[in-house]
Amino acid sequence: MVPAETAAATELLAVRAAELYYEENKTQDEIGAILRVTRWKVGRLLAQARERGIIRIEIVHPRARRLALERDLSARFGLKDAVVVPAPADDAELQARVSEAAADYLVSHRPVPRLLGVSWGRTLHQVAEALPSGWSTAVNVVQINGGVSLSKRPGTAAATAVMIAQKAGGQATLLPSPAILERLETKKAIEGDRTVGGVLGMARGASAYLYSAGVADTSSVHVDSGYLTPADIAGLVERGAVGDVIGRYITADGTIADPELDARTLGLGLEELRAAATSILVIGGEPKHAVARAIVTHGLCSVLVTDEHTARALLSEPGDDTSLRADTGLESATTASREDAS
Amino acid sequence: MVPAETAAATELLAVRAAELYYEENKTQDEIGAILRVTRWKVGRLLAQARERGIIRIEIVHPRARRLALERDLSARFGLKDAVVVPAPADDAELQARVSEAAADYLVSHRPVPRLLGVSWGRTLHQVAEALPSGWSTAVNVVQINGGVSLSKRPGTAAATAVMIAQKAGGQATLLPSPAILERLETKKAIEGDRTVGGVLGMARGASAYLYSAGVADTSSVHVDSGYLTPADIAGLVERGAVGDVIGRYITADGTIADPELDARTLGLGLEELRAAATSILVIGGEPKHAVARAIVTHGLCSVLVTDEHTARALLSEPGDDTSLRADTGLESATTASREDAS
DNA sequence: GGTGGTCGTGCTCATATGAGCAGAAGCCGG
DNA sequence: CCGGCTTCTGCTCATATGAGCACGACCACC
Repeated sequence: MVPAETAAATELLAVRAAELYYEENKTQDEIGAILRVTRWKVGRLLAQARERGIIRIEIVHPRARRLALERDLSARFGLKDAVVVPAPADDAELQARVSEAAADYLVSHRPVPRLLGVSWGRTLHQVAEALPSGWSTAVNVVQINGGVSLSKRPGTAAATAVMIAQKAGGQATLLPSPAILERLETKKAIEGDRTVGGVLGMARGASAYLYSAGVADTSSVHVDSGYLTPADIAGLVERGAVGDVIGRYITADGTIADPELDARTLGLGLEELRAAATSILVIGGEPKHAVARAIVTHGLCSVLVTDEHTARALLSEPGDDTSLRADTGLESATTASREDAS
Repeated sequence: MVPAETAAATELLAVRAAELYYEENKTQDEIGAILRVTRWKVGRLLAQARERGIIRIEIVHPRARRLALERDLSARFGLKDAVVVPAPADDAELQARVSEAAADYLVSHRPVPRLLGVSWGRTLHQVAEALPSGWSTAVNVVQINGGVSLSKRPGTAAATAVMIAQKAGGQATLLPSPAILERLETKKAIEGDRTVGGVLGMARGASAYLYSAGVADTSSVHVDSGYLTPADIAGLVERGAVGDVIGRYITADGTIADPELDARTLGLGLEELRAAATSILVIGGEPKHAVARAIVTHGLCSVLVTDEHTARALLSEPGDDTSLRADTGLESATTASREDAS
């Protein structure tokens, strides 16, 4: 035999084998006959072709998931579960797919939560809409952060919780309070109110939480709703805020950006969220990568539902911005994961 | 059972099964256990997913081929053989791949031709270069149409034939004549010359032909070489010429565009090419779709080596573009090439 | 309400495939 | 030229998979 460029020859053979196997669906035996090699060699050739990525198998379907990414995310961030959907180019479509996936997850999640704590926002509303009627039986729902009574489109927050409860044939308990109060005393007073206090107590006892997160910019629902001014947001950003989780603005290292503001924010606390057995974060889209990273790297969620771009962003090197802000010792205390430079 | 939206539910199940099978490579049994169906159902689900195109298997490799298209082409146009390569976005790259594929084909083609008739041009030169040294033993080569003595880069035509022969350890016989003569008498005289006549005779006896084709526009090698002026080309286009085959300009319906010019063109005739047992056309790229169609639909080649876009264009409805080209006249002729990524 | 047709199901069984192994074939430093 | 090394080859055998079949559910049309 000519000991010529065997490497290239083998590769070409592998390509031919792959074509015959996957496109012509011939049997490895037949391929062996055609390429004049034994069927075992054909098998090895195909294995090699798969390893070397010559053969690409892709599942093209809106409801497809990226299981490999899910596994990586779970491992890297110590999540109980992760759902990653393929990202369409269109952002609206992406949000819809992520929301759908969250609804699917909720439907099939076991054990079924007795009481589900929910936040509100555009994403959560989409999740609620994506849930099928009768998605569960007798799941009660409780709001975990202040509503959106000042909103131009009032009732969104309430509608979300109610819809989720209704579709499961359960009761919704709303939190009848603004999200952020102007004065600390007012907040304390409202918190002390029997009704509000009762709801908060109930929220603390929920067996699972479902929430999304907002970006720290002027497109936030908080600005839209009048709780914060663009100037407030600017101030928060200056303090390193990357976004809000159930109304509380956090920095990249997972801490409260502005404690004074946070004290006036009514609802479940970050620590309560962190301590929860099941806290499902639904988040997708490029602008939210930073918040998503902050939440996920600091153990604020136990289940993540997102798109593949976000997933990849989370898994890739945290990069410069994190190191800028997180050179305190705090990071190691709150981080459940370590970054390995692979 | 809830007789709910079973179609959608089945599809989703198929997607999940596909993920587990192809991405996680679990066994159908295991998948059955996970999805709570029998393993037979999993098999059926996967079959369905493949049918419905949910699973896309692709072979990504420069040397990959599109066997399905090859089969379709052979069937549709009664070819003895077809080679279709995937088309890269870059046109230069595409030409290279098609040429390589042609070289591969030549190497493995059986029976090995005793005498190979070749034309010349950019494509053929690339094929020659892509042939490995010692690609065969004792294959002699003969030029089948007039050379390019007037060329700015002289010797290309000769170099191509010589290189092919040399790499097979054979002899090259060149056709020492211009491609197109200015006067019919001159052509007849040269044709009558012992040497030239002998070579032509030899060319007629070749056991296989290898050639490409040019587009009827000013970028043609004929203009480059000075055999034709841009005005000549414009005239040809007006007569419906779509391109040239071994120097002879043909229309979309496979006939000689300008008999007077053709009479002055020296080399193998179209009928001789059509009658040949093996005539290998190497052609690729969007601008050449029209010529390719003309050649292939009128039996001028028995083997086609091309790219997948050209293949698809040939297989799709003949219709509009041909007629469009015919009446746009010069405009389409002078447009060197428009790359489109369809 | 019967009755034939179509569909989906779970099976048996033949076949295709991958794991694992023993021997052959290069490959190299003595 | 030789032993030790890795790499490749062709095999045996267990397992995974698809074809084909019989049965039951469902449906439409009498």
